[in-house]
Amino acid sequence: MASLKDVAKLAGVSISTVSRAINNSAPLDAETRRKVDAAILATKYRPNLLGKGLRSGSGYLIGLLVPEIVNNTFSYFIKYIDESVTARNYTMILGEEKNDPATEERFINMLIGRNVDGIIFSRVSDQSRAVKHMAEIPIVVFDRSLDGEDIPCVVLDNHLAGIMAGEYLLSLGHRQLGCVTGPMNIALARDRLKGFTEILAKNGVVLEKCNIYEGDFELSSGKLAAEFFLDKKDRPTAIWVQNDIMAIPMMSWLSRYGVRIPQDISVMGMDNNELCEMVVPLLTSVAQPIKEMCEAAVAMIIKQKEGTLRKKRIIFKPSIVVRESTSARVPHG
Amino acid sequence: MASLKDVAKLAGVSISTVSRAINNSAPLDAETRRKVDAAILATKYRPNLLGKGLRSGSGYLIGLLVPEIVNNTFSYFIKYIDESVTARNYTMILGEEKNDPATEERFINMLIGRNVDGIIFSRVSDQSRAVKHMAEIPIVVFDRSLDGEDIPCVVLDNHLAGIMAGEYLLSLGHRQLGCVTGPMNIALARDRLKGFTEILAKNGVVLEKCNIYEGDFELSSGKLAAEFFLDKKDRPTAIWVQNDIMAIPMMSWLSRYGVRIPQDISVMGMDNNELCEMVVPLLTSVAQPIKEMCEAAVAMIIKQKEGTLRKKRIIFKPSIVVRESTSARVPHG
DNA sequence: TTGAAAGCGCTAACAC
DNA sequence: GTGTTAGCGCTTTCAA
Repeated sequence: MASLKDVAKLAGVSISTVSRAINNSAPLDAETRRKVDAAILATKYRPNLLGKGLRSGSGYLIGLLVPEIVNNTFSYFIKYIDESVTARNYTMILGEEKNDPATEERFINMLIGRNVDGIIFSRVSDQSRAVKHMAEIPIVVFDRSLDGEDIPCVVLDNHLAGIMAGEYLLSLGHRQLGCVTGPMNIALARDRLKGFTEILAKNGVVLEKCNIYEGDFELSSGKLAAEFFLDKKDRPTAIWVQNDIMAIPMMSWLSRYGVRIPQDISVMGMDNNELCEMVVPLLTSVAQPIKEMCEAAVAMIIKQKEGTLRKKRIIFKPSIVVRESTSARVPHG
Repeated sequence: MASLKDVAKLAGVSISTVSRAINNSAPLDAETRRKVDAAILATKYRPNLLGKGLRSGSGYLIGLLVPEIVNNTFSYFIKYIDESVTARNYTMILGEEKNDPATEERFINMLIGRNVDGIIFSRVSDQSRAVKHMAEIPIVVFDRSLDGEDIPCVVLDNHLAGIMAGEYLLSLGHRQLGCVTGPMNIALARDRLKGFTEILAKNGVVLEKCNIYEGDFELSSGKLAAEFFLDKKDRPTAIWVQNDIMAIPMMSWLSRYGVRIPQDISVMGMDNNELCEMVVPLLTSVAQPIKEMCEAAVAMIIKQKEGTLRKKRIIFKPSIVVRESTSARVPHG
């Protein structure tokens, strides 16, 4: 590997001149620049990021912690955050939380040891203590708000998502509603349910406790939720499932037992997962602007590093994508 | 951040003594060790991986290049390779190929600039030229074999996968068979088809050209494949789909148009994706030992670094997981 | 406009 | 068993 030294020797200048040429950090004689450029090409010079990072105190690194790697939603976080990080000439380092504080701590220590420039904590669990005492480096909490904390975060307005889902199902004439939620110890699941319940109440509709099933945002919850509703004599005519990953197997399982969707039960999901277009019937879903949210999170890290961060909390709005799994309520006859 | 210097000062010893204590690289007086340990705790010392990497020439880094991040199969590669890399005290850096040679090259240059210890190229496209001239650092080609090249690789016996799928469907009495393949410019898709075709031929069954649909391993191919078969008057009684991600929407789409699975058509997938357990009917699939394959790939990188690599090509065997989407052929009548 | 030199944190060769 | 020192590749201050 060629180093600045090699380039400098070949170009007949000092290493500081080469450094300046590469970083445009000082005016340079045109002829000198030409010689340096030629030498860089000839030696196939590639900057050593370790030397650079050691000297500058910045490893040109941004860490991303996700609860799980194998999960369609988090895959999108990983993809878009990586794209945004790479576009800014930084490198993303991925870590999986696995609900294990020790794993999380090792990951953070490793990042700090690499002079990381900031860490994005996506959907961290409430127990994550790491987030709270890390004044040293810029952090952003992603897709999860920490009430009362003064930590920068990027979130969806999940309360509004619940309202929009409720409003839409009400507009179709449904009055007997059900909901499959995420884990109640996760704030975004509580917020979604709160918005959903409130808009129903405002319209004189009660969301019965017995029509709420608490899932875990994973595939297997969909099957269990279907069994939960199949066991009832008096089923809701429409169910909002707080993510598509649970909604899809729930639909399969309901139809396995003769429930027609949407004729018997309308099903609405959330996330606007690409699978929505691949199942029968096509799944109506609440969409999040994930790409924009990811870019905002990366931008917040950079701004903190530069000391130019103004808004500490960025809130995005959901939208609804109507497909085939929801329809107007058919009155019991 | 505390450095070796800080620890040394507090413990009243030299920095090399501290270094030796941390790395156990030389015998140490018990009393000295005690003092150093206490100082490490007191200063909250964390090793700086940039200093270490710069000095030692090893960044304690392993790169992983995947074609796509949002893809269930590759998510497993990412997860298991990360686990294996982390367990060995290295850090994984993830890159997305996107079928773009320039992106690939930037990724590789960045890794080299960080003194990477090796790169795992998973399922790289045939065009990837990067793989071919990288004698400088250890590499492993994962889930893809490069014929005639002398590059270390970890692969599934995809030819055998085709044979096993064919044997299984034949054993159920099917004689009119179909296949949905991956892109024919990807060797593993060709190998699977070759094995499938050969075992049928060996049993006196011809796989008709008109019953082969070339997909792209993505969700949307499943829908298109279903339409392809629906358009036929004389449909196969069993179809092997070369991955589950295509098989699942294909099943949905076939059933949408009244085709019963498995009564009318048996469907068999590949990858043993967790979705197999979440769809109706449960999907029969060819399974790959992905975790073991990932561990083998990481081990191969380390062995190359240590100069102890013996076997250059590790081949894993698939297995079959029978579920509900396949059944004995019902004779026409 | 350019060069010399210090130092980021670490390891290892050498000396004692 | 321990300390001194050089140097990995880079940026940046200071001088010229």
